[in-house]
Amino acid sequence: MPELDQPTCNMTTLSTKERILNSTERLIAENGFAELSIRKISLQAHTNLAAINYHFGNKQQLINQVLERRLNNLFEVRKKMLHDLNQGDTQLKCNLEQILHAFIAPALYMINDEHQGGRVFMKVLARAYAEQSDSLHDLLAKRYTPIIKEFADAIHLACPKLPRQTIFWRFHFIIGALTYTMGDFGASSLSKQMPETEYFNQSVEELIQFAVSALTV
Amino acid sequence: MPELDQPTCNMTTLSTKERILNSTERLIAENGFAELSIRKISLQAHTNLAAINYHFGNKQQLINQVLERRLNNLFEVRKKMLHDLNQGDTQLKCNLEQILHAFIAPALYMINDEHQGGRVFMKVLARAYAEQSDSLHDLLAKRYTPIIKEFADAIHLACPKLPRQTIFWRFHFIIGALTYTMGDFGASSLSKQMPETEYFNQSVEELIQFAVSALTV
DNA sequence: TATCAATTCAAACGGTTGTTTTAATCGTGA
DNA sequence: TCACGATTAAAACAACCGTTTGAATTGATA
Repeated sequence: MPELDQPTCNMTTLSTKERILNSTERLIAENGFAELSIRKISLQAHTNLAAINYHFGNKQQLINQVLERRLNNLFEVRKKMLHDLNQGDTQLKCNLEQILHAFIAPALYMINDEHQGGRVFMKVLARAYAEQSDSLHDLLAKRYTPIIKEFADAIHLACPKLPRQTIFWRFHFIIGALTYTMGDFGASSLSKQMPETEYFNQSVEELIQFAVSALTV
Repeated sequence: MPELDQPTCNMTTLSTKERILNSTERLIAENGFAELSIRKISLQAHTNLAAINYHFGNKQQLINQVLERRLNNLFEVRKKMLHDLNQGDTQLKCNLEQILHAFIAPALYMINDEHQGGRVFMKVLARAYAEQSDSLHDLLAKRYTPIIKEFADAIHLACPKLPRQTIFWRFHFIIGALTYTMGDFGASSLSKQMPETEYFNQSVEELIQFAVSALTV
């Protein structure tokens, strides 16, 4: 990843609390949870060690807030896009592609939203899945369960022939593909043949088409 | 995950080196890289701190060997299964499902192979993807690149209509789904409705069918 | 049995970790 | 201007980190 300009540490306009959250987010994305320390955070946020404990209690609660801050927004966007589909008609009319778009696009477009740090966060999210410290895992599971059910219901309406269990399996696999893509792992050669924004736009399209194919037996 | 019986620390039959490798593997799987320390490793392996540096040089080289040990085997099984498909006929005859089976099944069957610690390792592998310490990431990328190309070639022969780039994209997504499944994240409700072995056997079948559907446009 | 390399061990090294304490500073309302 | 709560800062805390050292122990060979 190229050197990012650093809105993270905009000391004049951002509060200490925001700078700490941004710096934590960035450090997790760049170096992973294993190398994260509150000393590095306070250094990058241009603040003091104790400020972290003052504002967040402890390290774990800080990490949780890093996730909660953007996760709430992401999930609400997904829900809104799904509900907007059902609004025009009573139900059943919206097709599979639209449903999957409502789930996949918000996550990957967030990656494009560099100004708001979306891309950085998506890497954090991808890492948080694998980390599975009980605290993180529980947080993610709790937040994901209801929205998965909601989308699985919508898919069931769009594809009534598919057994419900098959829908859950395949939706689970699609989330895996999405998570893996968000982390930008294994992108290898593809990502180097075109500009990054174009690459991400294409990945949205490819992933949605992939998911549609996977659910169209 | 239920309390595992601990072949990890079979002090009578296993060498110190093997006990260290097994304990490291298990600790990464259970608690992640962030909480891994050589003190915990030596404690679980019933050996001394210095033994780790004596046998492996340093912590990072130990981690690398934990991955290399089983990765080599996994990749060779995949290659052999793929080559066996092409052996009977000249080429082109083997179908998509067989190819994907050759890629997916060895990984997920490894999960079932509890006696050899396969399931533990698969969690390690899933975490290693997200960790992206340069050292781990390079190791995985270097090992994965050739086998991905090999399978993409086979898929191209089986599905000549699919653009080569589409194959790479979708194969990438399938690896994501596989990785995600290996870590057993988000399995949530499904995994609790049936015995574990049955659950894993079903996941192999579901994942292969999912991948076939995804590549059959 | 004596020897010597391979292995294991206890102890210590310097450095970093998350957290807490205490004092200084800031900004706002009286 | 004063006072007071909110915030920031410096310093110290105990605990843990990866690594190194040098001596003790082992086990096979001569």
